[in-house]
Amino acid sequence: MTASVPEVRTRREGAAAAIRRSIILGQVEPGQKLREVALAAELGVSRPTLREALLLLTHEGLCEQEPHRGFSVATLDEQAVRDLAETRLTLDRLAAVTIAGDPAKCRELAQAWAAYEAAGHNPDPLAQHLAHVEFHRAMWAASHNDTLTRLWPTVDALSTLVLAQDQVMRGDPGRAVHLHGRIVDAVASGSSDAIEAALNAHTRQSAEEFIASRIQRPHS
Amino acid sequence: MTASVPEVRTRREGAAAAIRRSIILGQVEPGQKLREVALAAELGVSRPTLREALLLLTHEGLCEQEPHRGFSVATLDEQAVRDLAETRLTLDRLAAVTIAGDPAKCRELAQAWAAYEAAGHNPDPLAQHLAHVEFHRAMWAASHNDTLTRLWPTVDALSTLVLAQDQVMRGDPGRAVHLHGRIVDAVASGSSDAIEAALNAHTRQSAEEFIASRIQRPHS
DNA sequence: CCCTCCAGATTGTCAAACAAAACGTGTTCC
DNA sequence: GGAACACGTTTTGTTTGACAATCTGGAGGG
Repeated sequence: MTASVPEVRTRREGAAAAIRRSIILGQVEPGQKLREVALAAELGVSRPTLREALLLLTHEGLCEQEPHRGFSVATLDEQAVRDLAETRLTLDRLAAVTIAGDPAKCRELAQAWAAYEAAGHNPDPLAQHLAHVEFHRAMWAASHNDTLTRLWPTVDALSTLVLAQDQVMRGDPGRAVHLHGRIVDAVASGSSDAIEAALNAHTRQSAEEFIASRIQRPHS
Repeated sequence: MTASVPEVRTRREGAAAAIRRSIILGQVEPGQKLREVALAAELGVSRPTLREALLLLTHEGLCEQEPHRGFSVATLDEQAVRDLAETRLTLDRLAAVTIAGDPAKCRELAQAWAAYEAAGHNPDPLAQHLAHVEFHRAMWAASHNDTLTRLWPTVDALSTLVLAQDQVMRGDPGRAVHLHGRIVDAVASGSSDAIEAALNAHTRQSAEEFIASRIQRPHS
């Protein structure tokens, strides 16, 4: 499997990657303003280049922008987390069902799984995050659905926002890997019920646990 | 119902709207290069502003961009059209089922339908297109699913690319309105089977007819 | 035919400037 | 006390002009 590290070919992509990384690592908070002049100086790019990077992240969903009011790190409320879970469930199901019907696609998924299993226990939170996200991207890619490929950056960004805050999942990488193993087994079995159950455990239950953990520890 | 004409608050949004309009009306072809210097002059904006507009359209999916090679109007092959139909089916179903379970959401959909019925027979192709797209946007909005709202621009752009080429649908606005009426009736009935059948007729069958019409009249 | 080279075209980026909009603070009025 | 207004400051949105980097197309040679 080709490792799908996004190739940085422009300074705008590099700036976007740096900002994305700081969001993943929690170095900036949801809702935090991102000041163009200071951030451009900090990243060593010109302001128009930074704007292009921030617009990229905004179109994906990691940042939010209002005309004349600037950019900020995106926020997701409880209902938005549930909406993401429901929508992911339906799109993950489409991907999984498409893969289950095709042996070549199943092999691609198995390769993605092997890579995740190898990388998912890494103690570095950034590496864990990237391995997790890469597994899902590879699963969608294995379905060879053009539209899913196009929708992936948005779903990736929303998932990233949740995962960056999700201490439950982050504190137990073994559990995360196990949940994803169940998905792979279900797809390989070809059973719609098994796929549904595995995706449900992965997506809907994880979202509810995340929401519950935030209620116990309100942020502000 | 508030008419959801996107408010143009920045010159970048205005430039993007003008380019979007020329794509809808077929004034530019799929695959056609969009030259920054000429296009900026034509639209009366500076080049960085045009770039921001083009990046917006690229993130949505109406345009494609490769570093150092510039922007072009996006293209969709047959498989991509089918992938869009399948993905739309699954997301439309999610929206429809969410709406069917909630009377307030059903009322919102009925309002969207009334607006489309009033506007959908307009002989102006741009008005038809906008009415069609607005109905779908309003249907997703009626589901109040945050993630669907975020995914909408991409699905809108892909659907726009297909509709801009779809002479079958464009040549028969009455049929298009009828298909959408079936969706509304199915949602109001609350029957999953009826929803599935109506969405299938709308989405999968229309995609196959479109693909068939292109095979009969190859573009080049 | 294929390969190499190069001039021209185009894109990516930067710096500086300025207009427009928003923000924060202080003052006045009810 | 709260609301409205004025004003200075900060920030964003955009333009202009320049230049470096990359790509493209055509010419020439083997």
